[in-house]
Amino acid sequence: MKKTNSGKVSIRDVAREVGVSITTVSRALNGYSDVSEKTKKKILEAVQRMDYAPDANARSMGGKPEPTIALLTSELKERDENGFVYGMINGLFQQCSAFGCEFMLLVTNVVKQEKLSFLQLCKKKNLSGVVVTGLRTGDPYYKEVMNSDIPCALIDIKASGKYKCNITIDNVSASQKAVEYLIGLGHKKIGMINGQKIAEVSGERYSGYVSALLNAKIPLHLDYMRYGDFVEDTAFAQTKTLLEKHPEITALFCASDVMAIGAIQALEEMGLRVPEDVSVLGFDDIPIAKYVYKGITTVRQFPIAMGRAGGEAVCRMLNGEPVESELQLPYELVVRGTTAECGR
Amino acid sequence: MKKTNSGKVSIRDVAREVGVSITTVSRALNGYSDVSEKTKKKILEAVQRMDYAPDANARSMGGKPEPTIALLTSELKERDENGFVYGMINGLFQQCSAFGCEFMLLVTNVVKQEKLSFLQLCKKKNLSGVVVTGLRTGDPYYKEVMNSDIPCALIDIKASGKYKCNITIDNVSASQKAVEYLIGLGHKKIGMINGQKIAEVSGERYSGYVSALLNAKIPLHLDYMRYGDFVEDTAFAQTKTLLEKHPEITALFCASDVMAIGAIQALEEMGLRVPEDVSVLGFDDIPIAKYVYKGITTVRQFPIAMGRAGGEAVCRMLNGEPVESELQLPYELVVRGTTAECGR
DNA sequence: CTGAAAGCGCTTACAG
DNA sequence: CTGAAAGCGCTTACAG
Repeated sequence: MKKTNSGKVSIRDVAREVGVSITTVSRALNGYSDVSEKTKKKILEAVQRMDYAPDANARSMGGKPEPTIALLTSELKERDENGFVYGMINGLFQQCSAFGCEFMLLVTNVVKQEKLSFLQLCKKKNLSGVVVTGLRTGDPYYKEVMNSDIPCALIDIKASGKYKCNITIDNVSASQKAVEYLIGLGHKKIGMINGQKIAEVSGERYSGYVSALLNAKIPLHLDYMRYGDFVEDTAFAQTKTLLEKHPEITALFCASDVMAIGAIQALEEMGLRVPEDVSVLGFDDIPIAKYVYKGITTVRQFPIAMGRAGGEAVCRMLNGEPVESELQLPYELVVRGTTAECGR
Repeated sequence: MKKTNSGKVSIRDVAREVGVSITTVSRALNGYSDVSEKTKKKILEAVQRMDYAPDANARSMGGKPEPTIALLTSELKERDENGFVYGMINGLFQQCSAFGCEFMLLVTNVVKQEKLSFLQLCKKKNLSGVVVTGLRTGDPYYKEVMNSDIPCALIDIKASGKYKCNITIDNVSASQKAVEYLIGLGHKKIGMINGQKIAEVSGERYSGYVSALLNAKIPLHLDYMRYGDFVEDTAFAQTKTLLEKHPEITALFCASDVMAIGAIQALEEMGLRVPEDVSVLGFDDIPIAKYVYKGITTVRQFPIAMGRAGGEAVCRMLNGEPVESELQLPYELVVRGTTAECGR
């Protein structure tokens, strides 16, 4: 691969065309005031005529790097069911545009993480900061991120360390509100289909569930909670075994809408009607939530806001502004058709 | 902003640490065979110990650019209803990984396009090729893309020119099949809610609609087609006026599922039952399609495959391999609950 | 207001 | 098997 300059016009070409030095072209393009209007105009014209644009890589090398913030996410799933990935891309992109920095999407997995450390990745890509999502506690990057001095916003990952900020919602109180709503409908035997055991949000959402019960003086039944792993099929199976064993349950709090869908299918297959026999309350408000089964009652999260907040936190850190180690975003209980007064 | 090297370890640091020249470090890292195993090992160890990784920008400058393919898309909408953007990101990403090149997401709009020409953008970002989607015929980039010598795959945009490839499905035959399915159910008075008038696919899908009618010797009624602009609300309104004027219509072919949803709402509001009174057939198979109204009968497209095919086409062009100017991907008629035998 | 020169962190002929 | 040197396309003190 010879370096024939590949026909690409460089700053040198523009300089030659106009008859000035590359220094002058560079300064004109960078908006320095010490270039005469006349030559500036000639340069700008030549730039347009020649379709020239400074190579961002070279600028970066030359000392004018464009700060770039990456969204680092785990392997992309076939479908973005909950719209979280798209939402966060969108939100971070917005924030980057507003702040004048570059956006980059980085997808990782364990194999990649073992090949290239987090720090190496940041150096390679020249990252100023990163918004992290979907990292598992066991992933190599998990610790590396925490131990790094790179400004990071972590979505739904407990943050600690220098330049780290955890973007989340108050999962405990959100779940508590949700379960309180069920209690308010007269339900007392309330089951829970939780996410993966290792996920931090699972612990938090279970805490909210427990609090709501305790506050209402409803005895806690440990066997009422099952792990659906955030997966429709697992939730389906768990719901079946749960309700076979505890047919007295009249309401189900699911830690995600995807699991709520699995749960509802299981209930229907068992001949139980939703919400007449069993109420089901989900979490996330995924795009399809309002369409399924006349609408799932759920706790809405705002993925775009998360992406935006993540970007904002990173920008603040880059500016040396103080950022709290945890940032809680709003959530919202959305009442739809899968919940109703307790009939039993 | 002083250039203090910002604590970043460079190839020089590694060379110093190991006691060799940067030339040797570079060659060891690039897998050249003419480095002794012993020094190579020492270098690799130092690299890990120091968390060094070559700056991609510098590599690019030095003569080893990583080819990068961008997904260029119009302004991101609040929600990716049809999952196309996510799907194409995913597909292109997969293809880039497989081909060993970098992925980049670029979002544009008219204002940006007027500021920076397509060629300038490509030079700035050092793009090897780009997969284009969502560009409107009137956008400044539309012509610039066609006139450029940059390898481009255009999703659902008629391609022409050097290194251009149009990725699409056979919209004519897909629509024809869809309408033939309605005809097979006994429908003869079939309306159509089309996309925007200026969109190329609108013309194609209308052609398929017309062909199906003609082949079945059903007279074409020009007033049976309305433009729903690919928008739910517009489709809603158009469906109302269409069915008020032509209550004899028993089936509706919609050029997108989003419009199908709008249409169904309009029908229900008019007291018409779907599919008993009016059958509705959509297009795309968006993620919610199978959940809404017991499932929308629709024509499935595969956005991931489109992204992948786009990336593949670009890679081929980069390799100097021949690529057809139009690549047609498969589609699939998915029969669900919004269509039924004609009852009138 | 303008230009020659150094430097950014790499890679790669070239010479040994 | 190894290193000194040139060059990639920029930016920015520095000197005029």
